[in-house]
Amino acid sequence: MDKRQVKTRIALYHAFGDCLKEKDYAEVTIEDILQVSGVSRSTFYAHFNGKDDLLESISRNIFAHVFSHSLTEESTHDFSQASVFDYDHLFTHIFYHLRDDKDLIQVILKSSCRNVFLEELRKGVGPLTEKCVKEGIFPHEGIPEELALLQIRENFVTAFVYWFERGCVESPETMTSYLFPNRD
Amino acid sequence: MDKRQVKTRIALYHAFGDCLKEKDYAEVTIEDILQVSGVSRSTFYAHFNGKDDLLESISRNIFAHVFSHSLTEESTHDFSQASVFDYDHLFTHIFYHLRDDKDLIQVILKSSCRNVFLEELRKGVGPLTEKCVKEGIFPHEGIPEELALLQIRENFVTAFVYWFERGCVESPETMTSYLFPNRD
DNA sequence: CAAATTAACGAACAAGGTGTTTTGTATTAG
DNA sequence: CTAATACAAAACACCTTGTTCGTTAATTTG
Repeated sequence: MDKRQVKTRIALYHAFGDCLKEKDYAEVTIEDILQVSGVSRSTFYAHFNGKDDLLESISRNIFAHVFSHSLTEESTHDFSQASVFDYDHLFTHIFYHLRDDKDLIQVILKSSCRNVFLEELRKGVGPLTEKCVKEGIFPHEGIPEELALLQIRENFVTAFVYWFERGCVESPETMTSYLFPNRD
Repeated sequence: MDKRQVKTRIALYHAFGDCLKEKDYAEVTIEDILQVSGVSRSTFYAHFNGKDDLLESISRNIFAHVFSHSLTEESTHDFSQASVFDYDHLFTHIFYHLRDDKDLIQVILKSSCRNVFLEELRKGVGPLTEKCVKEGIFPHEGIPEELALLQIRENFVTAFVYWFERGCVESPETMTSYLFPNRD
């Protein structure tokens, strides 16, 4: 990829975060982002279709590395005998990586674009939690599997929000233990 | 309240739903709502501060009746000996009432304003699920109560979304059973 | 290294939505 | 009945958006 493109994208990503520290997402205009980033209007629209598109790109960028890495671990590892401990390590690993973007994640969670961001998180973690449910890591007697899938995924999202809104005081290991409260 | 005000609000509420059937929330303009409702621009701004304000008003309106009613039941009932069965009846009652607004809820859940709407649901059901947790209806060993509060509430929201996105095929009684899967 | 490709800039532009104001009319509440 | 109040209609300035085009600068390719 062209170095200039990378530079432009990074400038826009940073400017987006900086603007979000000043005012809510709904109040931030593309004008603001252009001024802070120093990118011209025409260049912006050469990269993104608008403010929402930029937001989605940033969100995807945050989660892409974390969960793509977790998927490669899955494929190299033999999960035919998967136990709760394998997923334990995996989720702990994920929490560690997420914490690297602590500052950006925190300002996003405070803003009104929070839910668009969380939707990307669901897309990222969805396949993983689904795998857990299918392998019986999470017991769910009495409710349809389809509903269980949604609830387990949402439990992760809720734990994620809980963690960052309180400054990530718990360790990644502790956060993982919250996901498997019934473990021996 | 002045009859004219009630008429105006109802017209705007209906127009909002109708517009949402045509296109996504983000694409719906105040212009559209005015045209469909027949309400004038100046009157609209006499009632609401903008599109988002109208949305929040509609959302609150949907949940206000349901949960205010559930609160009065709580206050008249002696819950010092609360059992899971009391809440069973209460939640079933809530599901019945929610189903009355099935059509509107379904179009809202399909649109991008879905999360603003769900936020109002959380405000409505929050006190109730909190009460359940405090009274030990939902066991939550191994995780902080603060996190358990969020997760139990989110379990309800997830069940709610699950139900409406699939056309409310389950009975309210069945949906309630999904909230208390570990009951005898 | 040189040429060709590609990206960024900056200015200008039309289009469309927003929120406000004013004046006249009609309905409602007391 | 009368006063208060809600509504309609139209006009308005303002701002943001998204697009276009000619020029300049950087990078990639051979």
